[in-house]
Amino acid sequence: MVNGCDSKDRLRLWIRLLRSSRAIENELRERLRRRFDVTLPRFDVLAALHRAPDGMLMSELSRYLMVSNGNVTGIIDRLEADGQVVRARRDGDRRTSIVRLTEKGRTEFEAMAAVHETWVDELLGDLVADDVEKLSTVLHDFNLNWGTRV
Amino acid sequence: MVNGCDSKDRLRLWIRLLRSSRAIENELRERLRRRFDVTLPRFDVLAALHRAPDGMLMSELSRYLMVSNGNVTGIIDRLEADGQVVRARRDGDRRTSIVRLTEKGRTEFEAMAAVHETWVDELLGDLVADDVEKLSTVLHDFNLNWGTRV
DNA sequence: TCTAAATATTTTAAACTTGAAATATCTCCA
DNA sequence: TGGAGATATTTCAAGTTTAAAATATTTAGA
Repeated sequence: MVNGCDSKDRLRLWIRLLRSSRAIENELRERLRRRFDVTLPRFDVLAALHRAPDGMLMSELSRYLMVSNGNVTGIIDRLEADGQVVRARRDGDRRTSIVRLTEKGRTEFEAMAAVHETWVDELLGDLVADDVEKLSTVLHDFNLNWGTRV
Repeated sequence: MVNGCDSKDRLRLWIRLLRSSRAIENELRERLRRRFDVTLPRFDVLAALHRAPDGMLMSELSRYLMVSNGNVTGIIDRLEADGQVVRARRDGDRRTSIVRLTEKGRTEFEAMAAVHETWVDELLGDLVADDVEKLSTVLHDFNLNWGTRV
């Protein structure tokens, strides 16, 4: 036992974290499908690309979203077929391509993102401000330290 | 804006919660595969059944794990083929069957669970005890209230 | 009793996901 | 310069996942 709490306490926290996360994720998945006919993985990829106006490499997407390379390939294939993203060749390295949102992809994502934000606000609505701040800070630190741990 | 924090703060919290959860889940998935050659979904099902010595209905597993019915069917099919669980008919309702761990399933799960707990302890190890307690409490309340919200 | 609605599970098709192998390209050093 | 190793991506097989439809059974009401 380290730190005044034991492994049972940490296991309990992990289970609760996972359950919160799954509950929210499932609800958002269903609402995205019903309202916008979009899957959660596609929404996640569009969100990542929206933060990067200059585009991202496939491997950057994979690392950022914490999913495998092969997974990203499949999702980008489908998004490209639907005209929401493009793969752009770049000179200098013929192994890679930069993936960017198209205008259509950007417009459609922004409409979804606005509603998505209100959903998250609603679903987390009964957390008091102090708890939001506290959790946010602790989890942010946790995420920053992650790389040094595994 | 409600509560002294706005929708951006809640969105940021949700993203951080999701990233923590994915990081931990991916690491545990990889360790379970390498060390025990078991997938995370199978481990999750075994864990649920271990908590329920009298067995669970398929629909109870589905609700508890927050995954679809059809998903549970597939995982139980494979676990049953490997002799770790059994479906027992019950008289009184021929639609349902009770799923239970076999002795083999129980023994194998307990070995994995012991190591799994040490991994979680390690991965959450740099959270201080006060934060573990605080997060655990807030997330527990959140989960309890979930049903009233969606 | 009969049967419509409810409940429990399985099946299905399509999408997602992983881990490993394959392919293509680049880098760097002997 | 040649080629070994590193890097980036795709392909592949197997498993997971969802949502919807299908099947089977039970429950409850006319």
